[in-house]
Amino acid sequence: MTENPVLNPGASSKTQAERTAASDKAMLDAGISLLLERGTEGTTLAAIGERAGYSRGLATYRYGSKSGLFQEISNTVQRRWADRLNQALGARRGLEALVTAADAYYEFIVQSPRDIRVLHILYFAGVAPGGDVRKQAKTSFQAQIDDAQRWIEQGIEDGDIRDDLAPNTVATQYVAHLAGITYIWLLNAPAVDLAAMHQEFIKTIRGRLWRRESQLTT
Amino acid sequence: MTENPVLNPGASSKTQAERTAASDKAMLDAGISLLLERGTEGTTLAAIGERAGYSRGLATYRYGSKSGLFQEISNTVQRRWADRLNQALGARRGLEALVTAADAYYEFIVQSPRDIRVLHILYFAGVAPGGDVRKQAKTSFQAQIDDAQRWIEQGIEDGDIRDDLAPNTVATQYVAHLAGITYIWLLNAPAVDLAAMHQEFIKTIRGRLWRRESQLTT
DNA sequence: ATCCACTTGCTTGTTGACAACAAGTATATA
DNA sequence: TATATACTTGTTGTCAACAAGCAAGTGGAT
Repeated sequence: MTENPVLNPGASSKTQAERTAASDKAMLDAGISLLLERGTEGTTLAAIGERAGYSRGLATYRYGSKSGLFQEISNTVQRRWADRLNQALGARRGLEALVTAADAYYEFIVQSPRDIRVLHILYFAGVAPGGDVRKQAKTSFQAQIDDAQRWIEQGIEDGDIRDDLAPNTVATQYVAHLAGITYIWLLNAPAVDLAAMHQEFIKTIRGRLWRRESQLTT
Repeated sequence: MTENPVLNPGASSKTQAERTAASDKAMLDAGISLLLERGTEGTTLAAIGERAGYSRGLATYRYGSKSGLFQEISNTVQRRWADRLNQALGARRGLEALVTAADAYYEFIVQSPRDIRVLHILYFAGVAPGGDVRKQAKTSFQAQIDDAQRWIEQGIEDGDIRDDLAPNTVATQYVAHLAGITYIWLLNAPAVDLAAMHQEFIKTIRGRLWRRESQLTT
Protein backbone atom coordinates (compact mmCIF):
# COMPACT_ATOMS: atom_id res chain seq x y z
CA MET A 1 0.00 0.00 0.00
CA THR A 2 2.72 2.51 0.93
CA GLU A 3 4.60 3.50 -2.17
CA ASN A 4 8.34 3.61 -2.62
CA PRO A 5 9.77 6.12 -0.12
CA VAL A 6 13.06 6.62 -1.96
CA LEU A 7 12.17 8.24 -5.24
CA ASN A 8 14.09 10.23 -7.79
CA PRO A 9 17.47 8.56 -7.22
CA GLY A 10 19.65 11.31 -8.71
CA ALA A 11 17.34 14.25 -8.65
CA SER A 12 19.51 16.60 -6.63
CA SER A 13 20.02 19.95 -8.34
CA LYS A 14 19.43 19.09 -11.97
CA THR A 15 18.09 21.01 -14.85
CA GLN A 16 14.58 20.08 -16.03
CA ALA A 17 16.05 18.75 -19.27
CA GLU A 18 18.54 16.63 -17.35
CA ARG A 19 15.84 15.28 -15.11
CA THR A 20 13.75 14.24 -18.07
CA ALA A 21 16.70 12.75 -19.91
CA ALA A 22 17.68 10.72 -16.87
CA SER A 23 14.22 9.38 -16.17
CA ASP A 24 13.65 8.76 -19.88
CA LYS A 25 16.76 6.66 -20.18
CA ALA A 26 16.01 4.78 -16.96
CA MET A 27 12.47 4.03 -18.07
CA LEU A 28 13.44 2.83 -21.55
CA ASP A 29 16.14 0.60 -20.06
CA ALA A 30 13.70 -0.78 -17.51
CA GLY A 31 11.13 -1.27 -20.25
CA ILE A 32 13.58 -3.22 -22.40
CA SER A 33 14.63 -5.42 -19.50
CA LEU A 34 11.06 -6.17 -18.55
CA LEU A 35 10.07 -6.88 -22.14
CA LEU A 36 12.91 -9.38 -22.41
CA GLU A 37 11.95 -10.99 -19.11
CA ARG A 38 8.19 -11.02 -19.35
CA GLY A 39 7.07 -10.09 -22.85
CA THR A 40 4.54 -7.46 -23.82
CA GLU A 41 1.63 -8.92 -21.85
CA GLY A 42 3.60 -9.59 -18.70
CA THR A 43 5.10 -6.12 -18.57
CA THR A 44 3.15 -3.49 -16.64
CA LEU A 45 3.61 0.25 -16.77
CA ALA A 46 3.76 0.34 -12.98
CA ALA A 47 6.60 -2.18 -12.93
CA ILE A 48 8.55 -0.14 -15.47
CA GLY A 49 8.28 3.06 -13.47
CA GLU A 50 9.25 1.34 -10.26
CA ARG A 51 12.18 -0.60 -11.72
CA ALA A 52 13.47 2.67 -13.13
CA GLY A 53 13.43 4.07 -9.59
CA TYR A 54 10.34 6.23 -9.92
CA SER A 55 6.67 5.94 -9.10
CA ARG A 56 4.16 3.55 -10.62
CA GLY A 57 2.57 6.41 -12.52
CA LEU A 58 5.51 7.92 -14.38
CA ALA A 59 5.54 5.59 -17.37
CA THR A 60 1.90 6.33 -18.15
CA TYR A 61 2.44 10.04 -17.61
CA ARG A 62 5.48 10.19 -19.87
CA TYR A 63 4.42 7.95 -22.74
CA GLY A 64 0.67 8.24 -22.49
CA SER A 65 -0.05 4.56 -22.91
CA LYS A 66 1.51 1.16 -22.95
CA SER A 67 1.74 1.12 -26.72
CA GLY A 68 3.16 4.64 -26.61
CA LEU A 69 6.03 3.35 -24.53
CA PHE A 70 6.51 0.37 -26.82
CA GLN A 71 6.62 2.67 -29.83
CA GLU A 72 9.28 4.76 -28.11
CA ILE A 73 11.37 1.69 -27.37
CA SER A 74 11.10 0.34 -30.89
CA ASN A 75 12.02 3.73 -32.33
CA THR A 76 15.06 3.98 -30.11
CA VAL A 77 16.38 0.55 -30.96
CA GLN A 78 15.52 0.91 -34.63
CA ARG A 79 17.60 4.07 -34.74
CA ARG A 80 20.58 2.30 -33.17
CA TRP A 81 20.41 -0.36 -35.90
CA ALA A 82 19.96 2.17 -38.70
CA ASP A 83 23.07 4.05 -37.54
CA ARG A 84 25.18 0.92 -37.52
CA LEU A 85 23.91 -0.12 -40.92
CA ASN A 86 24.67 3.21 -42.55
CA GLN A 87 28.11 3.23 -41.01
CA ALA A 88 28.82 -0.25 -42.38
CA LEU A 89 27.43 0.55 -45.81
CA GLY A 90 29.53 3.60 -46.52
CA ALA A 91 29.32 4.23 -50.24
CA ARG A 92 28.73 0.63 -51.22
CA ARG A 93 26.06 -0.15 -53.79
CA GLY A 94 24.73 -3.07 -55.77
CA LEU A 95 25.55 -6.62 -54.77
CA GLU A 96 28.16 -5.50 -52.27
CA ALA A 97 25.59 -3.37 -50.43
CA LEU A 98 23.34 -6.42 -50.10
CA VAL A 99 26.16 -8.53 -48.74
CA THR A 100 27.44 -5.78 -46.44
CA ALA A 101 23.97 -5.18 -44.98
CA ALA A 102 23.56 -8.89 -44.26
CA ASP A 103 27.00 -8.93 -42.61
CA ALA A 104 26.16 -5.87 -40.53
CA TYR A 105 22.90 -7.43 -39.41
CA TYR A 106 24.64 -10.61 -38.36
CA GLU A 107 27.17 -8.63 -36.37
CA PHE A 108 24.43 -6.59 -34.75
CA ILE A 109 22.68 -9.76 -33.61
CA VAL A 110 25.89 -11.11 -32.14
CA GLN A 111 26.95 -7.86 -30.49
CA SER A 112 23.60 -6.48 -29.34
CA PRO A 113 21.29 -9.45 -28.95
CA ARG A 114 19.15 -7.57 -26.44
CA ASP A 115 18.39 -4.86 -28.95
CA ILE A 116 17.50 -7.30 -31.69
CA ARG A 117 15.39 -9.35 -29.33
CA VAL A 118 13.21 -6.50 -28.02
CA LEU A 119 12.86 -4.95 -31.41
CA HIS A 120 11.55 -8.16 -32.88
CA ILE A 121 9.44 -9.11 -29.90
CA LEU A 122 7.67 -5.82 -30.55
CA TYR A 123 7.64 -6.13 -34.35
CA PHE A 124 6.43 -9.72 -34.41
CA ALA A 125 3.74 -8.98 -31.84
CA GLY A 126 2.81 -6.15 -34.20
CA VAL A 127 1.33 -8.42 -36.86
CA ALA A 128 -1.82 -8.55 -34.76
CA PRO A 129 -4.42 -6.04 -35.90
CA GLY A 130 -5.12 -3.13 -33.61
CA GLY A 131 -1.60 -2.84 -32.27
CA ASP A 132 0.04 0.55 -32.67
CA VAL A 133 3.49 -0.90 -33.21
CA ARG A 134 2.09 -2.45 -36.36
CA LYS A 135 2.51 0.77 -38.35
CA GLN A 136 6.12 1.10 -37.30
CA ALA A 137 6.91 -2.50 -38.14
CA LYS A 138 5.27 -2.07 -41.51
CA THR A 139 7.14 1.15 -42.24
CA SER A 140 10.43 -0.27 -41.07
CA PHE A 141 10.23 -3.43 -43.16
CA GLN A 142 8.94 -1.55 -46.19
CA ALA A 143 11.94 0.76 -45.92
CA GLN A 144 14.26 -2.23 -45.77
CA ILE A 145 12.64 -3.72 -48.86
CA ASP A 146 12.95 -0.41 -50.68
CA ASP A 147 16.65 -0.21 -49.78
CA ALA A 148 17.30 -3.75 -50.98
CA GLN A 149 15.37 -3.11 -54.17
CA ARG A 150 17.49 -0.02 -54.85
CA TRP A 151 20.69 -1.98 -54.34
CA ILE A 152 19.49 -4.68 -56.69
CA GLU A 153 18.63 -2.13 -59.35
CA GLN A 154 22.04 -0.55 -58.90
CA GLY A 155 23.64 -3.95 -59.25
CA ILE A 156 21.79 -4.63 -62.46
CA GLU A 157 22.82 -1.22 -63.76
CA ASP A 158 26.45 -1.77 -62.77
CA GLY A 159 26.43 -5.23 -64.30
CA ASP A 160 27.21 -7.22 -61.14
CA ILE A 161 23.66 -8.58 -60.75
CA ARG A 162 21.84 -10.55 -63.45
CA ASP A 163 19.13 -8.61 -65.20
CA ASP A 164 16.46 -11.28 -65.51
CA LEU A 165 15.11 -10.98 -61.94
CA ALA A 166 12.29 -8.81 -60.60
CA PRO A 167 14.07 -6.45 -58.17
CA ASN A 168 11.03 -6.03 -55.94
CA THR A 169 10.43 -9.76 -55.58
CA VAL A 170 14.03 -10.53 -54.77
CA ALA A 171 14.24 -7.56 -52.39
CA THR A 172 11.19 -8.79 -50.48
CA GLN A 173 12.68 -12.25 -50.26
CA TYR A 174 15.96 -10.85 -49.00
CA VAL A 175 14.24 -9.02 -46.14
CA ALA A 176 11.81 -11.86 -45.44
CA HIS A 177 14.67 -14.30 -45.19
CA LEU A 178 16.43 -12.23 -42.53
CA ALA A 179 13.18 -11.69 -40.63
CA GLY A 180 12.43 -15.40 -40.76
CA ILE A 181 15.84 -16.41 -39.46
CA THR A 182 15.49 -13.86 -36.68
CA TYR A 183 12.12 -15.33 -35.75
CA ILE A 184 13.35 -18.91 -35.62
CA TRP A 185 16.35 -17.77 -33.62
CA LEU A 186 14.16 -15.88 -31.14
CA LEU A 187 12.03 -18.99 -30.69
CA ASN A 188 14.85 -21.43 -30.22
CA ALA A 189 18.19 -19.67 -30.01
CA PRO A 190 20.41 -22.54 -28.86
CA ALA A 191 19.26 -24.79 -31.72
CA VAL A 192 20.18 -22.26 -34.39
CA ASP A 193 23.74 -21.99 -35.69
CA LEU A 194 23.55 -18.36 -36.67
CA ALA A 195 27.08 -18.26 -38.06
CA ALA A 196 26.42 -21.12 -40.46
CA MET A 197 23.07 -19.61 -41.37
CA HIS A 198 24.68 -16.31 -42.19
CA GLN A 199 27.47 -17.83 -44.24
CA GLU A 200 25.00 -19.91 -46.22
CA PHE A 201 22.79 -16.86 -46.80
CA ILE A 202 25.69 -14.87 -48.22
CA LYS A 203 26.53 -17.78 -50.51
CA THR A 204 22.93 -17.95 -51.66
CA ILE A 205 22.83 -14.24 -52.40
CA ARG A 206 26.04 -14.33 -54.40
CA GLY A 207 25.19 -17.60 -56.09
CA ARG A 208 21.71 -16.60 -57.08
CA LEU A 209 22.17 -12.94 -58.02
CA TRP A 210 25.62 -12.92 -59.51
CA ARG A 211 25.64 -12.22 -63.18
CA ARG A 212 27.82 -15.17 -64.27
CA GLU A 213 25.11 -17.58 -63.24
CA SER A 214 22.31 -16.05 -65.20
CA GLN A 215 22.62 -18.47 -68.07
CA LEU A 216 22.70 -21.55 -65.89
CA THR A 217 19.95 -21.30 -63.30
CA THR A 218 16.86 -20.11 -65.07
CA MET B 1 -26.07 -5.19 -16.69
CA THR B 2 -28.68 -7.74 -17.79
CA GLU B 3 -26.97 -10.50 -19.66
CA ASN B 4 -28.01 -11.95 -22.99
CA PRO B 5 -31.54 -13.37 -22.58
CA VAL B 6 -31.31 -15.64 -25.64
CA LEU B 7 -28.65 -18.18 -24.83
CA ASN B 8 -27.83 -21.61 -26.16
CA PRO B 9 -29.04 -21.05 -29.74
CA GLY B 10 -29.56 -24.67 -30.70
CA ALA B 11 -29.66 -26.35 -27.34
CA SER B 12 -33.01 -28.06 -27.69
CA SER B 13 -32.79 -31.79 -27.00
CA LYS B 14 -29.13 -32.53 -27.62
CA THR B 15 -26.76 -35.03 -26.20
CA GLN B 16 -24.14 -33.69 -23.78
CA ALA B 17 -21.43 -34.52 -26.28
CA GLU B 18 -23.32 -32.69 -29.02
CA ARG B 19 -23.84 -29.66 -26.80
CA THR B 20 -20.15 -29.46 -26.03
CA ALA B 21 -19.16 -30.02 -29.65
CA ALA B 22 -21.52 -27.28 -30.80
CA SER B 23 -20.39 -24.73 -28.23
CA ASP B 24 -16.76 -25.69 -28.78
CA LYS B 25 -17.00 -25.08 -32.50
CA ALA B 26 -18.90 -21.83 -32.02
CA MET B 27 -16.37 -20.56 -29.53
CA LEU B 28 -13.34 -21.44 -31.64
CA ASP B 29 -14.94 -19.77 -34.65
CA ALA B 30 -15.77 -16.70 -32.61
CA GLY B 31 -12.26 -16.69 -31.19
CA ILE B 32 -10.70 -16.83 -34.65
CA SER B 33 -12.91 -14.01 -35.93
CA LEU B 34 -12.13 -11.82 -32.97
CA LEU B 35 -8.41 -12.52 -33.20
CA LEU B 36 -8.46 -11.48 -36.84
CA GLU B 37 -10.44 -8.33 -36.03
CA ARG B 38 -8.79 -7.21 -32.82
CA GLY B 39 -5.62 -9.21 -32.21
CA THR B 40 -4.66 -11.02 -29.04
CA GLU B 41 -4.80 -7.98 -26.76
CA GLY B 42 -8.07 -6.65 -28.07
CA THR B 43 -9.86 -9.97 -27.80
CA THR B 44 -11.63 -10.67 -24.50
CA LEU B 45 -12.91 -13.99 -23.25
CA ALA B 46 -16.28 -12.43 -22.53
CA ALA B 47 -16.59 -11.20 -26.11
CA ILE B 48 -15.79 -14.67 -27.44
CA GLY B 49 -18.45 -16.35 -25.33
CA GLU B 50 -21.04 -13.78 -26.27
CA ARG B 51 -20.26 -13.75 -29.99
CA ALA B 52 -20.57 -17.54 -29.94
CA GLY B 53 -24.10 -17.08 -28.54
CA TYR B 54 -23.35 -18.03 -24.96
CA SER B 55 -22.57 -16.23 -21.72
CA ARG B 56 -19.53 -14.12 -20.95
CA GLY B 57 -18.20 -16.88 -18.70
CA LEU B 58 -18.19 -19.92 -20.96
CA ALA B 59 -14.87 -19.34 -22.67
CA THR B 60 -13.04 -19.14 -19.36
CA TYR B 61 -14.94 -22.16 -18.02
CA ARG B 62 -14.16 -24.27 -21.07
CA TYR B 63 -10.54 -23.37 -21.75
CA GLY B 64 -9.42 -22.29 -18.32
CA SER B 65 -7.60 -19.19 -19.44
CA LYS B 66 -7.04 -16.87 -22.33
CA SER B 67 -3.83 -18.60 -23.35
CA GLY B 68 -5.61 -21.94 -22.99
CA LEU B 69 -8.10 -20.85 -25.62
CA PHE B 70 -5.32 -19.54 -27.86
CA GLN B 71 -3.49 -22.85 -27.57
CA GLU B 72 -6.67 -24.66 -28.56
CA ILE B 73 -7.12 -22.43 -31.60
CA SER B 74 -3.54 -22.81 -32.73
CA ASN B 75 -3.73 -26.58 -32.32
CA THR B 76 -6.90 -26.76 -34.36
CA VAL B 77 -5.57 -24.70 -37.23
CA GLN B 78 -2.17 -26.37 -37.11
CA ARG B 79 -3.91 -29.73 -37.51
CA ARG B 80 -5.82 -28.50 -40.55
CA TRP B 81 -2.54 -27.47 -42.19
CA ALA B 82 -0.76 -30.69 -41.27
CA ASP B 83 -3.56 -32.71 -42.87
CA ARG B 84 -3.38 -30.77 -46.09
CA LEU B 85 0.38 -31.04 -46.21
CA ASN B 86 0.42 -34.78 -45.72
CA GLN B 87 -2.23 -35.20 -48.36
CA ALA B 88 -0.20 -33.15 -50.84
CA LEU B 89 3.04 -34.91 -50.02
CA GLY B 90 1.87 -38.45 -50.63
CA ALA B 91 4.96 -40.59 -50.94
CA ARG B 92 7.20 -37.83 -52.25
CA ARG B 93 10.71 -37.50 -50.86
CA GLY B 94 13.86 -35.52 -51.42
CA LEU B 95 13.84 -32.38 -53.52
CA GLU B 96 10.31 -33.04 -54.74
CA ALA B 97 9.01 -33.15 -51.17
CA LEU B 98 10.57 -29.74 -50.51
CA VAL B 99 8.98 -28.28 -53.61
CA THR B 100 5.62 -29.93 -53.00
CA ALA B 101 5.50 -28.67 -49.40
CA ALA B 102 6.22 -25.13 -50.57
CA ASP B 103 3.50 -25.45 -53.22
CA ALA B 104 1.03 -26.80 -50.66
CA TYR B 105 1.81 -23.95 -48.29
CA TYR B 106 1.27 -21.38 -51.00
CA GLU B 107 -2.07 -22.95 -51.88
CA PHE B 108 -3.08 -23.05 -48.23
CA ILE B 109 -2.37 -19.32 -47.90
CA VAL B 110 -4.46 -18.57 -50.96
CA GLN B 111 -7.33 -20.88 -50.06
CA SER B 112 -7.47 -20.43 -46.30
CA PRO B 113 -5.97 -17.04 -45.56
CA ARG B 114 -7.94 -16.77 -42.32
CA ASP B 115 -6.34 -19.92 -40.96
CA ILE B 116 -2.84 -18.85 -41.89
CA ARG B 117 -3.42 -15.41 -40.47
CA VAL B 118 -4.63 -16.49 -37.01
CA LEU B 119 -2.07 -19.20 -36.74
CA HIS B 120 0.73 -16.76 -37.37
CA ILE B 121 -0.74 -13.96 -35.32
CA LEU B 122 -0.53 -16.41 -32.44
CA TYR B 123 2.86 -17.85 -33.38
CA PHE B 124 4.53 -14.51 -33.98
CA ALA B 125 3.11 -13.11 -30.75
CA GLY B 126 4.59 -16.24 -29.18
CA VAL B 127 8.20 -15.09 -29.51
CA ALA B 128 7.64 -13.01 -26.39
CA PRO B 129 8.80 -14.78 -23.25
CA GLY B 130 6.14 -15.94 -20.83
CA GLY B 131 3.53 -16.70 -23.43
CA ASP B 132 2.15 -20.22 -23.41
CA VAL B 133 1.78 -20.37 -27.19
CA ARG B 134 5.55 -20.06 -27.35
CA LYS B 135 6.08 -23.76 -26.69
CA GLN B 136 3.67 -24.72 -29.45
CA ALA B 137 5.25 -22.36 -31.94
CA LYS B 138 8.66 -23.70 -31.06
CA THR B 139 7.55 -27.32 -31.38
CA SER B 140 5.74 -26.66 -34.61
CA PHE B 141 8.64 -24.91 -36.32
CA GLN B 142 11.13 -27.43 -35.01
CA ALA B 143 9.01 -30.20 -36.52
CA GLN B 144 8.95 -28.37 -39.84
CA ILE B 145 12.72 -28.02 -39.77
CA ASP B 146 13.12 -31.69 -38.95
CA ASP B 147 10.86 -32.62 -41.86
CA ALA B 148 12.78 -30.43 -44.27
CA GLN B 149 16.06 -31.79 -43.01
CA ARG B 150 14.86 -35.34 -43.58
CA TRP B 151 13.82 -34.50 -47.13
CA ILE B 152 17.19 -32.94 -47.81
CA GLU B 153 19.00 -35.98 -46.50
CA GLN B 154 16.79 -38.19 -48.65
CA GLY B 155 17.58 -36.01 -51.64
CA ILE B 156 21.30 -36.32 -51.05
CA GLU B 157 20.92 -40.06 -50.68
CA ASP B 158 18.85 -40.32 -53.85
CA GLY B 159 21.29 -38.12 -55.72
CA ASP B 160 18.91 -35.29 -56.62
CA ILE B 161 20.37 -32.85 -54.07
CA ARG B 162 24.03 -31.86 -53.95
CA ASP B 163 25.97 -33.40 -51.10
CA ASP B 164 28.12 -30.45 -50.07
CA LEU B 165 25.47 -28.64 -48.00
CA ALA B 166 24.67 -28.96 -44.30
CA PRO B 167 21.12 -30.37 -44.24
CA ASN B 168 20.21 -28.75 -40.93
CA THR B 169 21.35 -25.31 -42.03
CA VAL B 170 19.50 -25.45 -45.31
CA ALA B 171 16.39 -26.92 -43.65
CA THR B 172 16.31 -24.05 -41.15
CA GLN B 173 16.67 -21.55 -43.96
CA TYR B 174 13.87 -23.19 -45.89
CA VAL B 175 11.47 -22.88 -42.95
CA ALA B 176 12.72 -19.42 -41.99
CA HIS B 177 12.18 -18.19 -45.52
CA LEU B 178 8.54 -19.28 -45.53
CA ALA B 179 7.97 -17.83 -42.06
CA GLY B 180 9.56 -14.55 -43.12
CA ILE B 181 7.44 -14.23 -46.24
CA THR B 182 4.36 -14.99 -44.18
CA TYR B 183 5.31 -12.26 -41.72
CA ILE B 184 5.89 -9.62 -44.38
CA TRP B 185 2.63 -10.63 -46.03
CA LEU B 186 0.71 -10.38 -42.74
CA LEU B 187 2.13 -6.92 -42.21
CA ASN B 188 1.45 -5.57 -45.65
CA ALA B 189 -0.58 -8.03 -47.71
CA PRO B 190 -1.51 -5.82 -50.69
CA ALA B 191 2.12 -4.87 -51.31
CA VAL B 192 3.28 -8.48 -51.56
CA ASP B 193 2.95 -10.41 -54.79
CA LEU B 194 2.70 -13.84 -53.20
CA ALA B 195 2.52 -15.67 -56.50
CA ALA B 196 5.77 -14.15 -57.74
CA MET B 197 7.35 -14.75 -54.36
CA HIS B 198 6.39 -18.38 -54.44
CA GLN B 199 7.59 -18.94 -57.98
CA GLU B 200 10.90 -17.32 -57.20
CA PHE B 201 11.28 -19.39 -54.03
CA ILE B 202 10.77 -22.62 -55.96
CA LYS B 203 13.36 -21.50 -58.49
CA THR B 204 15.79 -20.72 -55.70
CA ILE B 205 15.28 -24.12 -54.10
CA ARG B 206 15.81 -25.96 -57.36
CA GLY B 207 18.65 -23.72 -58.45
CA ARG B 208 20.52 -23.89 -55.20
CA LEU B 209 19.98 -27.50 -54.16
CA TRP B 210 19.94 -29.30 -57.45
CA ARG B 211 22.87 -31.55 -57.96
CA ARG B 212 23.91 -30.29 -61.39
CA GLU B 213 24.87 -26.94 -59.90
CA SER B 214 27.13 -28.23 -57.18
CA GLN B 215 30.29 -27.68 -59.16
CA LEU B 216 29.39 -24.13 -60.17
CA THR B 217 28.15 -22.21 -57.14
CA THR B 218 30.42 -23.01 -54.26
C1' DA C 1 21.29 38.73 -6.38
C1' DT C 2 16.35 37.86 -4.34
C1' DC C 3 11.73 37.11 -4.48
C1' DC C 4 7.62 35.62 -6.81
C1' DA C 5 4.56 33.80 -10.58
C1' DC C 6 4.56 30.13 -13.58
C1' DT C 7 5.90 26.00 -15.90
C1' DT C 8 7.28 21.30 -15.94
C1' DG C 9 8.38 16.73 -13.70
C1' DC C 10 6.60 13.51 -10.97
C1' DT C 11 3.31 11.17 -7.55
C1' DT C 12 -1.01 9.58 -5.57
C1' DG C 13 -6.17 8.75 -5.90
C1' DT C 14 -9.65 6.74 -8.65
C1' DT C 15 -12.38 4.44 -12.33
C1' DG C 16 -13.61 1.00 -15.60
C1' DA C 17 -12.23 -3.19 -18.06
C1' DC C 18 -10.84 -7.65 -17.81
C1' DA C 19 -9.05 -12.50 -16.43
C1' DA C 20 -9.82 -15.79 -13.15
C1' DC C 21 -12.36 -18.21 -9.99
C1' DA C 22 -16.32 -19.62 -6.98
C1' DA C 23 -20.91 -20.65 -6.41
C1' DG C 24 -25.12 -21.28 -8.44
C1' DT C 25 -28.86 -22.99 -12.13
C1' DA C 26 -30.35 -25.82 -15.90
C1' DT C 27 -30.05 -29.74 -18.83
C1' DA C 28 -28.91 -34.57 -19.79
C1' DT C 29 -27.91 -39.36 -18.21
C1' DA C 30 -28.16 -43.67 -15.39
C1' DT D 1 -35.08 -39.54 -8.96
C1' DA D 2 -30.24 -38.86 -8.12
C1' DT D 3 -26.05 -37.48 -10.04
C1' DA D 4 -23.06 -35.77 -13.39
C1' DT D 5 -22.21 -32.34 -16.80
C1' DA D 6 -23.01 -27.90 -19.44
C1' DC D 7 -23.50 -23.45 -18.65
C1' DT D 8 -24.37 -18.83 -16.09
C1' DT D 9 -23.90 -15.26 -12.67
C1' DG D 10 -21.40 -13.06 -8.64
C1' DT D 11 -17.04 -11.51 -7.07
C1' DT D 12 -12.05 -10.36 -6.54
C1' DG D 13 -7.58 -8.62 -7.74
C1' DT D 14 -4.80 -6.55 -11.37
C1' DC D 15 -3.92 -3.22 -14.61
C1' DA D 16 -4.23 0.84 -18.04
C1' DA D 17 -5.75 5.29 -18.15
C1' DC D 18 -6.83 9.54 -16.36
C1' DA D 19 -7.27 13.41 -12.98
C1' DA D 20 -5.76 16.10 -9.35
C1' DG D 21 -2.23 17.42 -6.57
C1' DC D 22 2.75 18.23 -4.84
C1' DA D 23 7.57 19.50 -5.65
C1' DA D 24 11.38 21.04 -8.10
C1' DG D 25 13.19 24.14 -11.67
C1' DT D 26 12.79 28.68 -14.57
C1' DG D 27 12.47 33.45 -15.96
C1' DG D 28 11.14 38.20 -15.22
C1' DA D 29 10.76 42.31 -12.10
C1' DT D 30 12.83 44.73 -8.66
